[in-house]
Parts: sequence; C-alpha cells; structure tokens
Amino acid sequence: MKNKGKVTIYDISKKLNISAATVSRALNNNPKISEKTRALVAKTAKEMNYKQNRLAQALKQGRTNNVGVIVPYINRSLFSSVIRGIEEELTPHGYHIIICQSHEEAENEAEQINALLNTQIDGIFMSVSRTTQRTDHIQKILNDHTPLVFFDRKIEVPGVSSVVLDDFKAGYIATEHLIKEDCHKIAHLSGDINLEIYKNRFEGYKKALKDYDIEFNPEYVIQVNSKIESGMQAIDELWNLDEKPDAIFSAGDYAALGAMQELRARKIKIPQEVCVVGFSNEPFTKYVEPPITSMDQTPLMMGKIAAQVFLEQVKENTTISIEKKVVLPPELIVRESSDRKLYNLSDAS
Amino acid sequence: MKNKGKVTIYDISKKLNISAATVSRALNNNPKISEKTRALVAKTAKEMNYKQNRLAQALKQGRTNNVGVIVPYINRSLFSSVIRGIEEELTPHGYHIIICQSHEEAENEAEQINALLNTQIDGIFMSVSRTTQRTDHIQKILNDHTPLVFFDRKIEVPGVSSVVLDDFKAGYIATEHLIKEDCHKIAHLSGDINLEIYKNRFEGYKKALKDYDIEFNPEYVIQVNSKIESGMQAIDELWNLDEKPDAIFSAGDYAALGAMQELRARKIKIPQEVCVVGFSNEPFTKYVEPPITSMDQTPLMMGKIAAQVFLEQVKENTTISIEKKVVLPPELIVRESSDRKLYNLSDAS
DNA sequence: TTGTACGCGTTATCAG
DNA sequence: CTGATAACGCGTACAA
Repeated sequence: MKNKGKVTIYDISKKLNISAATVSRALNNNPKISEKTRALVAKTAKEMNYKQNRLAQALKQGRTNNVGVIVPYINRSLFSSVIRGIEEELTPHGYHIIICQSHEEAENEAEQINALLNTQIDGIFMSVSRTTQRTDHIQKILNDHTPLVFFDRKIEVPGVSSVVLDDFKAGYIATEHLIKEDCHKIAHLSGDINLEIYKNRFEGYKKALKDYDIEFNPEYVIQVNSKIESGMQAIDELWNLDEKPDAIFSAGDYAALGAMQELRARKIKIPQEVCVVGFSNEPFTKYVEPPITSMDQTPLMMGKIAAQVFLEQVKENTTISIEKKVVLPPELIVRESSDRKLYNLSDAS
Repeated sequence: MKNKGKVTIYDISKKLNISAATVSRALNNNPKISEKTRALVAKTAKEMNYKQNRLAQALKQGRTNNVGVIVPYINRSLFSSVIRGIEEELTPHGYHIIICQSHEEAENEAEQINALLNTQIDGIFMSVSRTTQRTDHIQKILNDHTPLVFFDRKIEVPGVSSVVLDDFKAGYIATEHLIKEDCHKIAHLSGDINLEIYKNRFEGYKKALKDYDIEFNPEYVIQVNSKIESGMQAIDELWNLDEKPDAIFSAGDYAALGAMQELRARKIKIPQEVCVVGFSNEPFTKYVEPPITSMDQTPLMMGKIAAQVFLEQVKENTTISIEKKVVLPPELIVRESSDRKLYNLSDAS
C-alpha cells in the first residue's frame, strides 16, 4: 500500500495531545497561535517527516497552485523559452507548471484543456495550434472561470488577455531591411494565414513593399510549414519563375534554413545574389553557414509578462475579468545571410 | 467565486431523485447498475455539464493518474524526444504528464521532487542533473513508495529501474569509426565524468584505442560542458600541443559544433585534416556545414520503453519493487564531418 | 439494483 | 489562543 507511511496532521495532533486544527494553524503560520506551540509543531512535523497533502488542501481551498501551459511543441526555441520565463516568474509565488503539447492538433488541444480543467488548474497559458479554428474549447475555460492568457499565437476571444509580438511590425522591419540591402524582388515564405501571427507578418511585408514603391507580386508568396523541406520546395517553385527573387523573407527559421540549403545546392551565393531573413532566432541560425538573419521575439520576456498578467488577474478577487493586451516589439538580429555591406567592405579591402 | 458553477454528483442526484452513490456508480460504469439509470445519469450529466473533480477522486483513491518527468532542460533534442515517447505510451492509459526542469541544478531537482511528491504523483521519470551527487532526494521518492524510472542519466540506487544508452559501446563505436577513417591522434571532448554517461563514453573511447594499439594520451582529453564556447576553448588548448590531433570525438553535439567552428576559423579542413564526431544527433548536426557525424540515442524508443517499465511496475500490485535495467544500442549517423571516403571518391572522379 | 454512511486530509467557522 | 465540527467531492463497504 502506497499510503502506508503517510503521516497526517492528525498523527501530529495525537502525538502532541492537541487538536488537528491547531496543528494546521501552526503549520500555516496563523498569527493567533502561540510561538511555543508553533515551534513545537514545526519540530515534531519535521521529526515525523510530515508532508502536507496538497490534494486535500486543494480540494478544500478550491485552488491547486498549479497552472497549465499548452504549446504546439516544447522543443521549439520560442516555446521552451517562454515556458522558462513563466517558470521564473511564477515559481517564487508557489506555483507549479504543467506543460502540455498540442502537436499542432486542435483535437489534442481540446483534450489537454479538458484534462487541465479537470485537474483544477488555477490558470492556463496557451499558444494555439495551427489547426485551431473553433473556439468551443476556449469557451470552456472561460465558463469555468479559469484565468487564461494567450501568448504568441492567439485567437480573438472577448475577455481573454494576451501577450504577443508585433508581427506586423516584424514583417515590416524584415522587409525594409532587405530593401535597404538593395533587394527589390523579395519573396515571402508565409506560414498558415489562418494564424494571426503569419497573417500579420505577411501584411507587414506588403506594407513595406508599398511604402518603398515596390509592386507586390503574388507569385513571390509561397506558403510553407515549419519544416526544412518546405523551404526547399519553395525555392523550387520560385526558381521556376521568369523573374527570380533576390531575397527571401521567411516567416520561420526552419523554412529559411531549407531555402538556404536549396539555394546553395544551386550554387547561388548568399547574401551576394540572394539575401535571406528568417524568423524566431532559433539557436541554430547563429551557427549555420552562413549565419541567418532572424527576428528575435524576446520569448523570455514574453513568458514573464504573461505570468505577470496572470498574477494580476488572480490578485483581483473581483469577478470582472480584466482583459489585457500586451504587444512586444520585435528585434531583428542581422547576420551574414542578409548582410551585403559586410561583403562590400571585404571586397574593398 | 470560481466554484460558482461547479456541478457535482450531488446536483445530479437531486435532479434525478436518486442517491449520489448511484450517480457515482453509473458514471464509473459499475456493472451492477441498471442500463436504464446509467443512460439517464450519463445523459443528464452531459446536460448539466458535469465535470468530475479529479482532486476529490485522487484524494479518495490515492492515485492521481499524473506522472512527473524531470529533465535538465526541455529544449534539448534528447529530452524533448524522450518526453514525447513517454507521452505517446502513457496518454492512452489515461495518464497526464507534468514536465519539470532542473536546469542542471541538484537543488532544483530536489525541489521538483518535493513538489511532485506533494502533488501525489503516481510515478516519476527522471534524468539526473549534472550536479547531482547525493541521493537523499532520490531516497525520498523510494520512501514514498512512488515508482521511479531513470532514463539516459542515472545514478546507482538499488531498486530503481532505468533505461539508458550503452554509452560505453557508443564511445567505442565512435572511436573505432574515426580509426577506420585513418585517424590516429584522436582527441576526446568529455563531459563531466561524475555523470555515468560521460564516464562510459570515455571508457569506450579508451578501450577502442587499446584494441587498435593506439596509445592513450591524457593530453588529448579535454573536459567540456554542453556549450558551443567550451568546444572552441578545447580546440584552443589542443592546438597548443606539439602533436595536434587529427580527430575529435566529442561527447556532446554543442561542443562538437564549437570545435568545428574554431577549426574552420583556423582554416583547418574538415574532414580532410581533422574528423569530427558528435553525440546526440541534435537536429542542427544535419544542417551545419559540414554536417556532423553524430551518435543517435533513439530517444523516442527510450521514452516508450521507460513508460512501459513504469506501467509494468504499477501493474504489479505487490509491494516488491522490480528493478529493470534496459540498455539501448547506439546508432552512429555518419555524415560529412568524418567521412573521408566521400572526399577520396570526389578527388578520384 | 440502489441507498446510507463514512472517510480521504485539510481548512474554516464557531465556540470557548 | 485552542478545540470541536463541518465541509470540500468523491468512492465504497455495508445494508436493504
């Protein structure tokens, strides 16, 4: 039997000939308990190797001090870093974090939500999956009066807070950067437009083109997923065009990497002939050859802020749900894959 | 109030004018309940949007159907893949997975264990942190009669099952491969020898040298951590020697990458002048230039097997703890960084 | 087949 | 300052 050795406040109370209530109060540092008994209880609790049963406590108090985080994949740099940020901010407050993966399936997402709600989680952080269209399962969270914070990928649901990147601006900055590197035929490897983030990056791209009087060419937009291979295929398609692009702005680093591989296979020089910009600042972008320019999403901060938004939400013991929308500025990390000036300098020397 | 809308079996029982016990039984598909009432209960439960309170259930039954996984970092390819494997195997059995990170700190590890035990977890999977020396916190798990399975990185504790790689063999194979590529001055970037895995890889390396009559040179062994930079420093040290190595076997992919960068900075040709072999088959090894030969640890399988070991353990409702030690065979993925034959062929053509 | 009554381990309320 | 008691929501002997 597993519970064989479990010691409860009852055991302590019997040993000390006091009531269980007093033991509970002593352990919880209730102010109206004598210093003497408090010390005594603390001491014997340690001696008897007492462990508080958080299940019982949670059942009684209606809160578990657990929060859930749902992400598409845990091994994406963005997500693991955001989780780290949430962790750093919430651990000092006594919260523990349950991490779930949706594997980009709306169905899994719904199941994870159910599981978390059943487990009486105190809050949910989530980045919606690519395939999430409906909002029924999100509504369940709200109906349950469980605080919810979206990060990075959100869905428009009234009353839900979110912490996201300014993806429109990011798309604009990336494109503008390429234009300033003297690129004029800029292709865009877009993610699934159903996700706001990709739509916004795309819109930012178009706006930059417009501002710099470059005509938007729909043939230059290829939809990719976040696999290397899809980046390769995109180059295949683009290089079938009469007017080959002279720059690639990819909405994801993996597709950017694939594109770069395919370009190199075709002996196309990067950045001299084609510049490449990726998105997410995955660790590998720094180490591949050439290093890839990429958009940093300040994920650690994203996680911390999401956690803070959550903490504010639970602090208010009012029923009114505050809706807070935080938008973070992106930061372009320029590396060799799009840095033609670097080459001009070398040539001059 | 969060619990405002919570509906319990009591509410259902009142609505149907039956006892809560009957409702409970009906929902749990107890065989001795009439089909009629079962259907009725199921129907109204759905109507009233009833959600079982897993906390109460867990408190009553003494099991939560939650398991904990503790890893150093979730964003390492090995760990995230193992987690995926555990997930795939355990989800169909109704388990949910709580993922924790130790960040390589024994102290964090101990805290996570405490937290998990308090939450009344049904089992713990863990890969010990680099700084873990003592086994007190591990003993706590055993004292609690909570099933424990080590994966990849273990500590010798009697009665604990484990699923690990055959690191000795892996070290041997990697070294042998380099020897067969005609390398004779093979350096080893070792991890912290306090961890069994690194010790075993090192021993395998030495054994291969011995079997092929190559003298072991302690100057060729540099300790690194899993950061790029430490791989660079290792090359700095090695290239101060009179006899420069002609091959690098690194116990980690990140150090291997750093080593490769530093070698390239010194205009040393890979693999023509120096061959490089890494460890873990991180995704990036395939995409850097040149692609890095690396040891695959079949992490998905590792996770699945660990889960199976756990399931066996909980199936036996006996008190005897079965100790099962699974050792998986490594698989060397040969890529350009150590494939001299590739170059010989090209030269010949 | 169903109802009654109790306990899982805590905490909160109300007396004292 | 402390003790007795109820309650959180559920499952299960025992009885009917």
